[in-house]
Amino acid sequence: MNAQQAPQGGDGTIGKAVAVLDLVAGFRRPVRFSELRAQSDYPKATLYRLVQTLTSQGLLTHDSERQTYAPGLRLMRLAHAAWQQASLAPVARPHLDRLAAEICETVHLAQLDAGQVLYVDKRVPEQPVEMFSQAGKVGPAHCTGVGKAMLAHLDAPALDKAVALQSFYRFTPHTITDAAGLRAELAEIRAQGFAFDREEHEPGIICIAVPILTGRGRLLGALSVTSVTARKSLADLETLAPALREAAARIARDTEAWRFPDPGAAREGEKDV
Amino acid sequence: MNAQQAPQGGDGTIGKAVAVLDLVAGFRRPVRFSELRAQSDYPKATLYRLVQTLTSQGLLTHDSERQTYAPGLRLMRLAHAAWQQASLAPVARPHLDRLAAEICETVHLAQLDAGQVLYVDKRVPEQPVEMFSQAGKVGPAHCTGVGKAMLAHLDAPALDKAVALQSFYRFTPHTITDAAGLRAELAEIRAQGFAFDREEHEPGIICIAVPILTGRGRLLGALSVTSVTARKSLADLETLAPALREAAARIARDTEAWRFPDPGAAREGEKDV
DNA sequence: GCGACCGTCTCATTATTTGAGACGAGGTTT
DNA sequence: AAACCTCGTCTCAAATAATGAGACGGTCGC
Repeated sequence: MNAQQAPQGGDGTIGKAVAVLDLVAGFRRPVRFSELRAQSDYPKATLYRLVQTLTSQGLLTHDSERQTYAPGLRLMRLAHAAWQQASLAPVARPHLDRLAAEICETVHLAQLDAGQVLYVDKRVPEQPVEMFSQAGKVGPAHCTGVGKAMLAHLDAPALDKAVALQSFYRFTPHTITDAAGLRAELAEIRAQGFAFDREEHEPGIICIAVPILTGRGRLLGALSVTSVTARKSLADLETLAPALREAAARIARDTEAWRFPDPGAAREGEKDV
Repeated sequence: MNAQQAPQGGDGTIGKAVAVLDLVAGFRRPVRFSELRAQSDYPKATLYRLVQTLTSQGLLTHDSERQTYAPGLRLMRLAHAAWQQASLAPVARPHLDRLAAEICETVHLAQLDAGQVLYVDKRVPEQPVEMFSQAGKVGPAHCTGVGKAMLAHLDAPALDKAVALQSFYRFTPHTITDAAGLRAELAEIRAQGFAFDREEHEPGIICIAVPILTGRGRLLGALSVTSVTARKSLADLETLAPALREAAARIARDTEAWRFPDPGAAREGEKDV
């Protein structure tokens, strides 16, 4: 399959292009060409052409006055398709709504992407939502409830890969900072069926998370309820576990049903806007 | 039926890869390899390797049981960066909130991408939002308020390009279906400073839109208020024009201020989630 | 068991990417 | 002002990576 795992970068021209895309996205602001150059191993001309091609494809935008590059809007249309087709969010929406209304705390829906937590949807009580500002966001897996809940239900090879991708950055005094500790925690999570975040990512923030699994145990994503220590204890959160588990089960069921429509019902013209 | 948009490859390997990405996204559902093959001019092996590379990069996902491909989650993280950096949405958010609260109708924020309208944010009164389900969505420019408002403020070469990209599909009896008609309409829009959608996209749906322009007249995007004929008339909508214009001006001002921060501030660590 | 289809893979050919360096336009320093 | 940078852009021979006809083995339907 994949020929040889280059330390980074990846396969062929496309891999390089995506690496550049990531590089640009990694800066939180429009970047100059020279800044990219400083961060990249590619020679000047190569990087230049790469950036130019990406710009011409709309994956990057180039502010010609300011001479800066930023991720392009075309990514948003593609991401919209990804959100629709590859994420749990469309299917999970009603269940998230219900859950958020029932419990009155923040609810997250996440999936695993390259060893990281990718949030695909979110509900904040009484606060109108913020679209892309939350969906698409990524976070660490080793210190979040959804992250650990998902890692706990990977099979061995996938888990090894994912663990190797963790930064183990210490966000708070409670953060688990090594692979052994994480694996121990994951075993416990697997045993009890849910994961806590004990202020491991942010001080004062705790959460309980459950995995979303198919009937045959394949990992789809995770669901969490977040609160603050001032308002709730871990024991409080634990009482929510049944509700979470049920919502997760419903999401899994709907996903499986939705992903395998009877072959009769295919191609329908859908409306836009 | 599904996307036919044959951008005929474009430049180099990257162009082909993006074309495949678009092709996959164009189907509204996971697709088999053979389906892609039927829609693509690339020979079997070429398409195969392309798809495989994209999958290995996470831009596509491959459901190995079902043997289908779908856009990958990695697109969402990239799009999140695009949303943050290249779209007006983060800056416009408070203004959209205010506008939506003031007027009690649906508000759209859009930008132009490849001649199409790309919605980057939206407010629906009293309805919690839906994240990616709306942002990232694309629509036609020739028959929407935001589309026409933006086209009207392009310079000649950009306008020519954009007009050439229109499908001029007749959505309703009121849709403008040819370039000449559209250009006439655009002249009028330019003169009066706002655009109507007179049930041109969907029967019963009308809207008023204004462009968002920089101080020097460069087009940034557009802002619209949508309603239904049962509730409001075009004349009603026209009374909202001043409020819209002011919101647009504020968004433009904030955008210009935000895009040119004093050079003192470099890389700062930001919080996640 | 037969035939058709499908996804995967090979390998010589070819086209595309590569990258050191040239170049000119600003800006800054001396 | 002249000399000196730095930056973005572009060129061209060399080399690498993409190409695509066709082979291969599996699966499904009959």
